[in-house]
Amino acid sequence: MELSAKYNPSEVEDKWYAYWLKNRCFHSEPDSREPYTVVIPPPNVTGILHMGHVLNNTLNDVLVRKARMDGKNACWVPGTDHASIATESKVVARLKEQGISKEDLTREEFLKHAWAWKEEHGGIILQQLRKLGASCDWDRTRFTMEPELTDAVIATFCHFYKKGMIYRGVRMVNWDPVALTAISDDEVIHRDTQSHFYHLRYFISDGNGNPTDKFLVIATTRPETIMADAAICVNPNDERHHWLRGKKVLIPLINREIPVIEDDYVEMDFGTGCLKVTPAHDVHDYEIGLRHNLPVLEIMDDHGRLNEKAQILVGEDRFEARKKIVKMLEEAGNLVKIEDYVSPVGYSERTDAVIEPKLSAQWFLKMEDLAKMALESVESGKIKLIPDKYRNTYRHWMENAHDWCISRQLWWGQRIPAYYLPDGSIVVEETPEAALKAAQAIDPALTAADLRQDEDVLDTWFSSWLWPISVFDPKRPGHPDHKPNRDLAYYYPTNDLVTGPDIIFFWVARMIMAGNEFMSDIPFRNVYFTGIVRDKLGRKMSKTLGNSPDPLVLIEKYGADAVRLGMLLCSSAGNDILYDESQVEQGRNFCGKIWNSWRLVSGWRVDDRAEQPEYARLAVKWFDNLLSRTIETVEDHYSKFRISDALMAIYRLFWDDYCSWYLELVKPAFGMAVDIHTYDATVTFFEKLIKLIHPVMPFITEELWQSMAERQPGETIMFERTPHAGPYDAAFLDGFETARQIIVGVRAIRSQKQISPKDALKAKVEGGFPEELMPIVQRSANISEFVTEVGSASTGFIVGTVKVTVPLEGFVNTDEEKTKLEAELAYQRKFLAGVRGKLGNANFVAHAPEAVVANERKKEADALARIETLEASLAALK
RNA sequence: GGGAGUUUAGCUCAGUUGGUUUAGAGCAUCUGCCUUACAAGCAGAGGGUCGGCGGUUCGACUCCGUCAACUCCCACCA
Repeated sequence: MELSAKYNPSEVEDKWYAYWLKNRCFHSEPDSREPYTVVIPPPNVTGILHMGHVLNNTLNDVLVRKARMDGKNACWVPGTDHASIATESKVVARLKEQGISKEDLTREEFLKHAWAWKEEHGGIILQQLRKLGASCDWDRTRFTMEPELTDAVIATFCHFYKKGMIYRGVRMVNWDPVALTAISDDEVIHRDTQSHFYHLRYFISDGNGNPTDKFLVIATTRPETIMADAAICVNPNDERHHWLRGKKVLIPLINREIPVIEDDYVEMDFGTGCLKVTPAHDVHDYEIGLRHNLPVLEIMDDHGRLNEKAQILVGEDRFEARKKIVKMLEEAGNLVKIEDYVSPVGYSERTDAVIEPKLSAQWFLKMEDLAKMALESVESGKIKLIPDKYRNTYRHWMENAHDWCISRQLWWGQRIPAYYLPDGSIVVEETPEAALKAAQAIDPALTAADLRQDEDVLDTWFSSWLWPISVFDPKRPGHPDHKPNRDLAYYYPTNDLVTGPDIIFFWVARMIMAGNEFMSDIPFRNVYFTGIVRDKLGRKMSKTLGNSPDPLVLIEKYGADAVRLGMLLCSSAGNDILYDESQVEQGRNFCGKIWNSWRLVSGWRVDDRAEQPEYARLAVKWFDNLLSRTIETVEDHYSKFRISDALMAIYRLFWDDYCSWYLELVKPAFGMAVDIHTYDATVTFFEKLIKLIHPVMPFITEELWQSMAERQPGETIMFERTPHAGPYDAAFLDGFETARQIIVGVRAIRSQKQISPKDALKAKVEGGFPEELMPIVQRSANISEFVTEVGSASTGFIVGTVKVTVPLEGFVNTDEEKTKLEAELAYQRKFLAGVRGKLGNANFVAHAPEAVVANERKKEADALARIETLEASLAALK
């Protein structure tokens, strides 16, 4: 088959992906083979492909395709995540564009809009993954909010509730006043923010609610919350404030009387040493309030506006209120001074709103036991984290795990299956019917209308932590007694998980917990953490910076194989990767190299009666050995998840060894035919090479594999076996390496002395060089003959124990040449002195391993030989 | 403030229990080549006192201490 002059990725890629789909090449069913299972980290259902996905899914696909070619039953389960906060906020934003406010809709109406949005935009990302070549089993595509998986989530909640591990508590939560939901600690980003420190004067009460002329000064960044103050707190050891004991002070502007209390929490040297305690609006103040039985007065509504309990500035937004109250305080004479102050402020990860600490009734899952077991799974080595350094991070997190706030004040998600009875008691059941039955056990007169289901939905991670189980058997989570179905029994536990370190606690740790709870087994054996993709200046990719390339545009421009290779080239595990388009260019160039090398070989005219030249026989022998040795190296790299190293070994084997050396050695002269033995070997090598490359570059390798021979319909390189590493002759490879260096050396001399490549040289090679490799040197270095005597003007070099001398009669000699040789001679003498110093050290000879000492002696001999050659060359120049 | 990590060529990184390395690779740079597979290429070359200082050792990129810079995570002082 004739190849086009240039490789055209876009044609090839669509063709072969369609072919793979048509032949169901990605589909897996349990059988007698060993399974290799991975589940995709489910992207947001409404998300679009970004560079992070490209990195992650390329790595995943390489592992899956490699396993498939190793003869395993590979199954990669794809799917998407409903991502409650992200998706809901997108839907709300779109409704807003249409002039619809979420608050005007009923829950059912809103969900109808949300599902419509999901149908419209959902799964785009899965289509985009196909462009990348992802070999997911699309028949198994799952969605975390599909009915079966929703049932699994509900059952899980009931399971933990009945086990007593879920409780409802009033807690200070991080309230997002824009998204109108509580978010977890981990979703809050603290940023240093320029603000002010307001020093406020609180007058001491005379006991009847009237101010005296005595006062204290507190410092606060949030003057708008003073109306919620419950006390002033000082450190009991702070003598400056002892006079305040038992006193009461008046809140400025509203003149409400509050006590002065003492607590160790207050630091004497910070601010004024007096702290206003506002239990409803600050986490620490809340805890102080608990210790001192202080009343909790909430003066802010869900939107962050002051409510009627504030008495003043009712209805004002918190930041507006701050500006206004400062003015009022100033006018009232309570403002002492304002300092500039930089303080850390919590922002919502999703909406970037300033987080408001807020008391709220939430559902919690106890973490203590779950975390202990999850820590064990990693500490014992049952689960390996790659790179290993994440074990420290993991341990630290697991030992300090807080209870998990699992409720979210949203509508998009799994609604909490808790039902409130008129008397305030709660029943938790998987279905409304079961809940009614349970309620009637308490009060037989109750009807369905009397039950009110909790309004909140569950945290998205509360569904994704079941992912490795529920994608195979959604009945199992929540029902540890349910017998695993065939898929779950066969595919679980999965083998590898590829994900980012940012969700080690959100997702990875929790999957381990769910695995322990519902399977009594780990969910995966290895977790491979990718780095974060950054631009070449080291900045995070972000929409606002505009530094994030669109992967689809890149694929269009360079081809999917090039994008995949470019991504992998710079991705050692766990390190952030600095993406640069030049890496993708490198990938494209490699595609071109592969393509052209086959154009060369496929265009050869074959003479099946010609003898195989000796140099070709040697070249074939060499590459065959080298291939085996490299495959061994590559396998070793893969086994340690050193994907970029494996890739680099293959890349260099193909480019440097196969193309630059092997093909150059065996390629016939223009117009000549190649003998059949060499041709067959060359084709076999090529086929093995593209099989090695296939996991990384699936499209071009499929195209070439299909075109190099007649293939049956449905046949694919995907199901070919990884080339096997046979035994190899290391000594022969070393010998060839020496030959290669001689050739390089002769070429260098030719280049330095400006001797045309067409002019054949004479040379003298002596030493431990295997004579049988002479034909290689002769052919490749264009050496006409090997002489026994060299003429008066000559130059040379040493490769290991081999000495090469090249006569230079007739070629230019200059003083420059002399200077160079003298410099080199001086260097070698200095080096020799160093080595001899070492060998003269009795301690070195006594303590160092024999091999090391032998190596030093070899260095000594080499240096001596080099000096000898240099001196001879120098003498010849004179 | 607490914890973890990083620091090796212009850039991105290897360097596997201290000695088979006169510290390697890819990219980039420079020089010479349009040589009939490939200029997205070929043939060469240059470039590093392995962050600083100190210690252990016959020997340190490797181990210890210390300092510095950067990154991430956790907590956060009203």
